[in-house]
Amino acid sequence: MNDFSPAVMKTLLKQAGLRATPARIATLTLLSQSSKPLSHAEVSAELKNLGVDKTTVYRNLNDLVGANLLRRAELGDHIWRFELANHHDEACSLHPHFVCIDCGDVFCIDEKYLQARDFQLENQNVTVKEILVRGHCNNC
Amino acid sequence: MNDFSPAVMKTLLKQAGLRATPARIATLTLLSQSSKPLSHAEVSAELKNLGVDKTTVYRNLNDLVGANLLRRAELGDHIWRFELANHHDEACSLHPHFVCIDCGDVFCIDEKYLQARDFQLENQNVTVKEILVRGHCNNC
DNA sequence: TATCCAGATGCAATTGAGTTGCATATGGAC
DNA sequence: GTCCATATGCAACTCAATTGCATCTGGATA
Repeated sequence: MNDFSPAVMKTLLKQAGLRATPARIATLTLLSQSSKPLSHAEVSAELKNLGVDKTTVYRNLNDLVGANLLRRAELGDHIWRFELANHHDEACSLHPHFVCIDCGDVFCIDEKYLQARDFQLENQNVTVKEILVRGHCNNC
Repeated sequence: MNDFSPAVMKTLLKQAGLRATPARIATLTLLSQSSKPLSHAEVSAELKNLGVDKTTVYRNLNDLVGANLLRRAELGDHIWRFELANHHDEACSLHPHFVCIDCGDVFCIDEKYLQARDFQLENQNVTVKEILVRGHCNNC
């Protein structure tokens, strides 16, 4: 992951219309230094030292997802995990993504493998916004 | 989905080494008649009429998954959903699911629209466990 | 730099999916 | 029909996640 300075975090937060509080800067810093997505509980445990309440962590994680600074991933064990949202992803939001159930790594899938077009469902068109494939990657 | 008779359900259960109890037969029958995967809560609500406790439903659904009679799907909303695992055609048991972003409704997608087979990623094979399509359904 | 308030936080209580313990009931092998 | 391993019902419990509310504070403004 990318390792940003607190100053950069502060700027990112303000650009998103959120206050740059110590809890939020610490959350972003922690996730920027992690090699894998972290759960609510894991982030809470880390920020407890700083006196940050777990409710605040929950709310901040959700707010940061809403501001597109974080991405929320479900890896198959019914625990939300959070990671920095790569802005690179926005440009490629239309093609399918692969999420590894084990390590949480996300890969882009070439469209030649899976068409991301709208299709019919019960004789009616539906609008496709995201195609997600979950499974085990080769490192796991 | 396939609509099996109670007698067939009974045979399937016995073959799996499980007792053919009314609750289990009712569970399989319900899922065989559903066009989409159902949650614990939805199955419980249906079987309540028969006097089946929700704990029993939970345990049976999990046992039936263990016996490969059902498949458990996590569709991104932290609710397990269950559907018949089609033994006769392994290749067609891993079909994609559609989840409506607005109403949360879930549909099964015919494989002719989206192939759910393993594929290559960065020149290596990955194992596909779930294919999930998100978008807006026609009612929303 | 002091003031002020919408937005952020801490704490406690609550929700809801899913699990576990245990006493009782029953499927099905004999 | 008898018997017992398995299945069930009921209650209590776990744990992720949310909500309500009083208090605090970042940062815009004067």
